[in-house]
Amino acid sequence: MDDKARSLKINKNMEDYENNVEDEIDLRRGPWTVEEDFHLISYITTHGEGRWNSLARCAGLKRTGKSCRLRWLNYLRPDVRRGNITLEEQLLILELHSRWGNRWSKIAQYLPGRTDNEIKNYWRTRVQKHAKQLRCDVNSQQFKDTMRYLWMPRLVERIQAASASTSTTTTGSAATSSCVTTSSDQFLMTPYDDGGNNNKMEHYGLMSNPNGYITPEISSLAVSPASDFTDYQSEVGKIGNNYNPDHNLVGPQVSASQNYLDNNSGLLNGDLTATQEQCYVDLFENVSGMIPSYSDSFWNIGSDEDLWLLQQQQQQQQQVLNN
DNA sequence: AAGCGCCTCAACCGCTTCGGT
DNA sequence: GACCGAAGCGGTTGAGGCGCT
Repeated sequence: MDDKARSLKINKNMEDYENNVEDEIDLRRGPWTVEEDFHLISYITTHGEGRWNSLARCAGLKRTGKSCRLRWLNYLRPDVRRGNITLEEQLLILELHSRWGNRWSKIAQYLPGRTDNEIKNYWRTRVQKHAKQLRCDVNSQQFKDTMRYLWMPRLVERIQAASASTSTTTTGSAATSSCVTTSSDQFLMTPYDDGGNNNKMEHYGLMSNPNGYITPEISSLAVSPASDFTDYQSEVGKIGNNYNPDHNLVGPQVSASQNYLDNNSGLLNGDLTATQEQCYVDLFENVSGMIPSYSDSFWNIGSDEDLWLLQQQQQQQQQVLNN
């Protein structure tokens, strides 16, 4: 038996032992009662969190330390935000997931008040559902590109629309259009102090072209390594060429994207710099303050119309491949 | 109204990582 | 450096809610 197998066996024995102990002292499992919540909250309020196993014992809770920790972090903590994931949060989740994959706790760090569990659940229930509907794997390049070049721009569009709607409503003028131009876009024009000339949205990964369309210029950021740029171009060709102008989406300007990649190669690998992290925080705070939070299906890009469009595009691509 | 299927999310499980000794 | 317990993390499960027939 090698060391690893021996270690696993020891761990297994430990688990069996712990389970037996748990059975002996009649540990509770399943949903928490109001009384248990009250005990946990009052104990933590007095003594603070940490040392969860002893905390569980001292608080008189017939729960494992793990269970107490989870209950506190995911539900009872005062700063936990309840309610639907907002548009801007959805956008952040998409972007950060494209960067880090299933690093839920890391993603959660950039969404104040949201737990890794909540984000994980959100991803599994909403995103994977739509990947399934599109009949593609959630980890496939096709799905990632669909997110990058269609859904994320779409989300930004809707965030801007919500923003424009809010601002025009407050000034008393009509707010009816869902097509947002950048000239009046407060969000896009917000200066971003990163020592460079980027504004927040540009840094974040989305740009507008002179026609007012949202282009996914930089939404490729930090996703495809620079060495995959050839693939990137071909994927862009496939997807971008299928964009329906009626939906205010255009294909990426490859040369500009190349410039972006050249200028931001540091973004393509590894973790965020402090400045980039601050950018996310700023972005979140900025849009959170400006845009009314409202719930919607999926990313709010998941309308039947959008889904139909995506499916049509898939069919066209499949036909091209078949021919 | 009842039955059914789907969806959501709180909670659990198992493994890995961290930190103290 | 090895060991061990605690904490953290990501995957999975299942109860309950909801909508549809």
